[in-house]
Amino acid sequence: MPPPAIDLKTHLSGLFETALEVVAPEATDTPVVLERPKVAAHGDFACNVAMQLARRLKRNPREIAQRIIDQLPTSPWVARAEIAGAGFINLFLRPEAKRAVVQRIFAEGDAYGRVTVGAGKRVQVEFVSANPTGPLHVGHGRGAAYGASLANLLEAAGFDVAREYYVNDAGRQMDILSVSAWVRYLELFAEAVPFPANGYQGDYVRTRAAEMKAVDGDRFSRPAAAVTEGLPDAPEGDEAAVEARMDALIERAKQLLGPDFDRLTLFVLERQLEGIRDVLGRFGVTFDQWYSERSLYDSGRVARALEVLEANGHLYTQDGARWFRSTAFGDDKDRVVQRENGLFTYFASDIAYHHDKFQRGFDLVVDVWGADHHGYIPRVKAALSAFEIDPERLVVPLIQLVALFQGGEAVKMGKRSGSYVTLEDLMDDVGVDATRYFYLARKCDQHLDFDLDLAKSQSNDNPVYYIQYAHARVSSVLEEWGGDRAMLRASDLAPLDTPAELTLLQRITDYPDTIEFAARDLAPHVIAFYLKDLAADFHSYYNGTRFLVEDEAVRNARLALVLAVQQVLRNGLRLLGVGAPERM
RNA sequence: GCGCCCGUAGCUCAACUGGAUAGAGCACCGGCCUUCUAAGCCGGGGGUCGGGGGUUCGAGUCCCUCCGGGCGCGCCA
Repeated sequence: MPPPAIDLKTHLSGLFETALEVVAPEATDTPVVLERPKVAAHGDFACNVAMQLARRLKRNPREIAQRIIDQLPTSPWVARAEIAGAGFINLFLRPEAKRAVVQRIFAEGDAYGRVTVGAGKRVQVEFVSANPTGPLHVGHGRGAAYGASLANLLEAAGFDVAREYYVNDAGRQMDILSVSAWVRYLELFAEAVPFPANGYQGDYVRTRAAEMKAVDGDRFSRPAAAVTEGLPDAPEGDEAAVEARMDALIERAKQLLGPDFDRLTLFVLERQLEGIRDVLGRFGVTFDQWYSERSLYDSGRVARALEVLEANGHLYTQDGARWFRSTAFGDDKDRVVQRENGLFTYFASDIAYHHDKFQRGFDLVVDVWGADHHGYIPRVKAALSAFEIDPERLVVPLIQLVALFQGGEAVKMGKRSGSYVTLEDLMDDVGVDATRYFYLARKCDQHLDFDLDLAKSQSNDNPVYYIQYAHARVSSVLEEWGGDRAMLRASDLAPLDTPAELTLLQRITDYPDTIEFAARDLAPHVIAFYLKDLAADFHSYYNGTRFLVEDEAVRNARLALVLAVQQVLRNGLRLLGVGAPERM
């Protein structure tokens, strides 16, 4: 029997489509969906197309099913087809058809599982995009793990993927960071300026100050009196006064430092981004581009985007501010793009940013955001609509909160108290593989309870080791065997016929479908669950069957199977950014 | 008050976008290491899919309603 030129499922769907042309020529657009039945008695694949057609054809589904079966072309892969239940058509494959996947995996290797749904389409995945004003925390880590794996997944689905980090390096938060670092810097010159109540408190700010001194000496130093003179008081607890004092301090810094304020800001920004890039790199997360918000202003893109909206009558002035009429495109209320004081809002640069994304030619843009930003989606989509860009081309998966648990208790975190756990702490404590797996073992829009004890445990309770162990076990067996792996590619697979073997064959056959489904749903967790199931099938097989037996034909067939299983495990783990160790 | 998300076994979560008997892990009980790694396997108990109504051949999944939890509703980012 020749190996299939196309994959099994495509072949089977084709059989149904041929039959439909005869049975229901007026309804050949009905999609043929093949499912894996939960019960073995229902065959290897089940098709519900007869039931789908019942309504349109106004006929009994079982009768339609029989007519389809009568018209199914004979196939070397199909043993028989039968009607079951309300009108399911159950297909039973010949054993050779089930075994063929092993050869396919050997032929495709690392590329096994790649599908073509995204072929010819460019997609951008923007993720993390944390403010450079502080270290990454465990919430950012989840976005990083999700975005990175999603990008891998989309690539496997055939998309041309660009990974991007949007750097919020403009605006007031950045100014506050600069001023915070500056005050710490002044302390190094014994210029005691009271640290602002809403400044960034972390130790990293002192580090930046020390770096500034090391590089630029006293260049930014000014007398404390000149800095504080005339600043408004900020009584503790009076938030408005605290903010007002900060604004005055920012103004004072710009005034005293002149052009050097920008130099200082860029210096601090550079170091902050370096730290973020470094942590993410160690976490296995990289980007094709770091896109600066600042550059949107410097290049005139913000002004240009707003001009386009203006020219099309989507902007108006009220109460001294400029508004975007987002309600014209389904938003709850109109939104300010330029404040009364002349400053642009964050939304203004975001309009320009998304305008620019689509001008760069992406067919699809994925923004990975924290769930607390969900109210922001309608206005961004409204902006796209105003640019006559189909808002459906922007998809925004929302990442829910992460709560750390240790000893059964929630680990308390508060940004104010500075007691929050950073991504760096987490990955140093738990390890990169376990951290990435735990982040991905849940749907992204589901709250995640991250059990630190479990993630750290090197035990059978820990799912990530469970999967890696399956991979390592295959290596161990092959090493024990000591033969030439390439030789296994030519093994005759006919001896594979036990239930455990057929289960494994079915599982690895489903891998490309799993990729396609997970990619369509933007759901890397599907891969995590799949790998756990595959590992379970393997461990069960391992425990019940000895591979290194005397009978060479049987031995080679079994080794070929587990070698194929190992390939699939490795391919899947790579998508998740989790290592596939040879031994543990 | 309005909008979005969520509610499935004691706990943490799946469920192929409407399919056949709702599945895993943890926890609990009982077995398996002189044989390729026991970070493993095998068996067992455990469910009103938050409640109620509707749509249809068929609903955990879609619609309505109520209950319960989270988040959002700035000329903040």
